[in-house]
Amino acid sequence: MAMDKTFDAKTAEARIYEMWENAGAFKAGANASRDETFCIQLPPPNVTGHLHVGHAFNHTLMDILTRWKRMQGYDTLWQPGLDHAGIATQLMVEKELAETQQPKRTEMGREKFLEKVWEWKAAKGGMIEQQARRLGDSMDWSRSAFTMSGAESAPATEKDGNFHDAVLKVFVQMYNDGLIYRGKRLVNWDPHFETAISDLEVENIEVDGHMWHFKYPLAGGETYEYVEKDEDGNVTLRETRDYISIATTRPETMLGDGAVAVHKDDERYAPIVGKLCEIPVGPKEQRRLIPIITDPYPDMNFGSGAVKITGAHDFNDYEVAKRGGIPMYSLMDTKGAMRADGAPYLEEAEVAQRIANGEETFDEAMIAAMNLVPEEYRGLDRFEARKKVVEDITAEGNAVMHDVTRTEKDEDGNKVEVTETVPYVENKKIMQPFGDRSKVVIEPALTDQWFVDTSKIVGPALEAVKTGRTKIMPESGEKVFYHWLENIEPWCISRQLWWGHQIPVWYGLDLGVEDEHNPSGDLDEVEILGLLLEGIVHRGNVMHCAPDFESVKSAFVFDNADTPSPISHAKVVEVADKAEAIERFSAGLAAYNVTQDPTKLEFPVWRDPDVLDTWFSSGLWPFGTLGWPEDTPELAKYFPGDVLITGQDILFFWVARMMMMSQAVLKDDPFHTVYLHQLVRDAKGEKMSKTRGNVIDPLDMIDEYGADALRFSNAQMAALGGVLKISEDRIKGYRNFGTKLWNAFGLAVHPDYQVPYPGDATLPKPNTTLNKWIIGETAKVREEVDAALTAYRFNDAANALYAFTWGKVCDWYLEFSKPLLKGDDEAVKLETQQTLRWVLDQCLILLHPIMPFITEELWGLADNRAKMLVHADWPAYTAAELIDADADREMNWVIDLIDNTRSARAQSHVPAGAKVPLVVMGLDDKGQSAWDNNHVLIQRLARIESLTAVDAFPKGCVTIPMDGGTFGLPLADLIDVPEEIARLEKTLQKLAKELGGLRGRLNNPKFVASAPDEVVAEAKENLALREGEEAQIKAAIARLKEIG
RNA sequence: GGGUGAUUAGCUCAGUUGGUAGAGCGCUUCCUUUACACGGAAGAUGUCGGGAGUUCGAGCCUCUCAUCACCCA
Repeated sequence: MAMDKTFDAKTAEARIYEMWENAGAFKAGANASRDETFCIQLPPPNVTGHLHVGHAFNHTLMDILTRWKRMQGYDTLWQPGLDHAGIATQLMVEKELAETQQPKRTEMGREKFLEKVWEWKAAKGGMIEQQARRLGDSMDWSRSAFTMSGAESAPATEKDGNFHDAVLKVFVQMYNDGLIYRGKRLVNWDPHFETAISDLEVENIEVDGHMWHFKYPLAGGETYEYVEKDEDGNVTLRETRDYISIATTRPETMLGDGAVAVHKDDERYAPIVGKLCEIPVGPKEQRRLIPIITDPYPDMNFGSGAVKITGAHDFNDYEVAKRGGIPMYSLMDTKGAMRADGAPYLEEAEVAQRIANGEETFDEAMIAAMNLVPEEYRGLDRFEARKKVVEDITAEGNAVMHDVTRTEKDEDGNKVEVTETVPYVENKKIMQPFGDRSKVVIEPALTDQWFVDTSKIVGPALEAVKTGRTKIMPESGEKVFYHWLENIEPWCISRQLWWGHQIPVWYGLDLGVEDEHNPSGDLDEVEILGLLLEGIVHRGNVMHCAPDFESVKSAFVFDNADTPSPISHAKVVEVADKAEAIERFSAGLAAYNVTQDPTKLEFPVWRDPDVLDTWFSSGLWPFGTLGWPEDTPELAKYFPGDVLITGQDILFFWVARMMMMSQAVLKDDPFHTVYLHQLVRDAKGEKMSKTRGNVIDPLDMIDEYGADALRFSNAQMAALGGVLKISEDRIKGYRNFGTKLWNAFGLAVHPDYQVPYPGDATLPKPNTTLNKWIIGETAKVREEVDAALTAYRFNDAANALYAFTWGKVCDWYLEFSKPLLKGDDEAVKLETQQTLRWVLDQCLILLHPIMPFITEELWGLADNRAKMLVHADWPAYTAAELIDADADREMNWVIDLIDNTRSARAQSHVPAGAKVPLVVMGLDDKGQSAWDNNHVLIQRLARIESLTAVDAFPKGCVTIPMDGGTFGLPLADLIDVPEEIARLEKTLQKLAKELGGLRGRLNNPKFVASAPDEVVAEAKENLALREGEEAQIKAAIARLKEIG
């Protein structure tokens, strides 16, 4: 077998991956030799997604665990799949439609648009699955799941799957259990995508903003004494005011104010609480007056202490408005422009005034329909409206003014001070919410949405972590988890999108014909006309939830059984929306009216147009991927899974939701361990971003250095809870490590050594110290790796293997074995060949989970293998079995002697290539035997010509202190005496420091009394060794000084 | 404002019940020695952010200050 100079990752990786995949090496249960299962659910990437460094990182960890367990014979499944990613995908397709001059989404309609999305998915979706293969991911691709599989809109060409069934089933179940409800609430509204988004999809960013100060005049020109006091109660300002001063960062929302709130303890405003003030904007003839109320929310020390309350446009105000029964007027449309619908402002304002005066009652629906935007602002974008509101108020003199003095140069160039009275506008940093995808300012909006009553299902998830059933790593994640779940908000699950699982709820017209008003149960002509005239439009809807239209029909039929005949017999039909329903219903009634034929009557129902939040479906991932709600063997076998590995940023987005949903649906935890990692950053620790230009593409790294190098780097930086900084230098370093391993095999196949490689190596029983020693070292590292991986300490596993492979096997074992392999002792030669082969095989096996490609390639170099490396048996030998303590001690002594000799040589400027004689003084039996056993190796690696035992060192001898004897290099006149003295004294200084510490401790009676025995014993032993060394060096210095 | 984490060699980071500091990269010197220059050999570098405390002993535990990062208001 001949080898190339280096591993050619570029061509080999694709070839090897294909080999694995074709052999079905990653299929669920492949290589299983025991019943225990090991299952990891891949956090499903967006169908639009590409492999970035974060994926590359956590995929590496998942793959390491999966490959490791598979080699151990577990029944293993790494479940892949894709998330349909509502907003991201819809956006992507809309963008493409625009670029290719196709009709817009709204122009082509829902059905056609969904076709386009599926087409896009088939053509361009799921790129990441190909990219993941390049990383070496050992997922069972045949099981790849999709969170929209089985949807009504899915074309026949799509792969089978029933995720949609799972989603609808869970929705219906939770709806029936009262865990899901519909309601009008303030939600984060994205004016770009025109949909509600979750608060987790909002980024709060500090931006430069303004705080305007306006006067809200008191109704009827009333006045009051406005008094300000300092901390000691001294009056600092007293004036008569006919207004209340309001500070706001969002003047355009003034139009929707329902009240002004002050703190109940705020003495400044006590005289005017309960009175009305005027919103100083809009047509003069109908200025709205709103009450001044008290509420705990206003901060007396912030701004003027008075807060305008716009319940429909601010989360804090919303709470105040709810508490105070203040109407919440919506001002904007779905695009964030000022509303242009509804009645003229004057009419609306009049109604609003009657409400404010307490002359008229109101309900939610009525308030929602009202548009309090004056005509001159209607249709304006919210930011334009803001500008205009500020201008208008300022022009009318209702802005709070202050004096600003600045220095200017007059015509002659002299500096003069100019004082102006200008509106008081503070420039300040404000936190503004932005959509994490759209990047536009999020508008709190009062809309009808569906919610999961999370507080009702959070219990078991919390308990899972509290009782330790589910462990979050690192532990700090648990605190964060508790904090969030204990303060959980209702989860808004509806999205105003088309791409997603459409909510399985149908609405029908509320006929509401009550029995007492119609005791006969018959609907006569007058009543039919009444239904029409009364305007079904203004009546509410009835709704039912079921997985599909057929199942929901019966619910409506049942409802209508109470209605008078012949309506009770009306056929339930599905229509697009309420408008069409009214039309169809009216038409049916009219036809019945003419023909008296009850079959003409139809009861039209329409489906909720909204879709479910993507995270609702991904919350079902742990069991939806396994075939639930079908009762599949995979579900029985692989649920619950074992460990979830994901970025800590989606602990709430996803992890908590999977835990809640699994418990809500299957009454079980989805996994026992959650491994959270931080964001992967660049080498400087900065977030990667396109604008910064510091994005590292993992595929570039794979192209350049190979997947194994990237994977090793990922494993190496995976310290629990650590900051992840990806560095190209490091990746390069691990590429070099791969080459080192490659070349280790190069030695075995080298013509000088010709280690035969017939097939799988078996554990040899050698006689030589060297071979015994390396077998023990191998057992040690196997234990280290298993312990590290068991504890999810990937960095420890990687580092242990690096140190073993390079630092032990390559640096020492291979070098030592060379003379034996070329020697004349056939028995030694044979056992060394066997041991070498075995050790190299162990390197491949143990490294395979981290570096699968190069190890599989090297594995294939042997003539005859039982299995591919991907399915090779993971070893179970222990250090206790395989370590030979004598061999261990002896080899460490040998290595020490070589190290010390080399060091002495280098520092004495002995030419690197020169072979020199070695002398020794007072060598004890152990030392002698160690020398005798290993002198060939020592002489070769330390470039020693011969060893001579002497009673006294010759003149000019470099000293090498060792446990069991003092060695020396007789360099005669070559030696620079002062330099050698300096070298020894330096060593002595270091030694003195150590000795000081050791003696200090041992002389302290408290230490000896209170420290554990083994620590004391170790210190004593150490002290003895160091003292011996010190004596040797002191003697050496004395000798040199005599010469000098 | 609340929470979490960080601060260790020039750089990037490890350091698992407290026992006296490590790795990779980089740097300096030497070596084209028969697996490997993507290499080998040797070497230098740290009052472990500051201060205080507990302890025989603190990078590790407690308190405090400083700086930074992230998350949530």
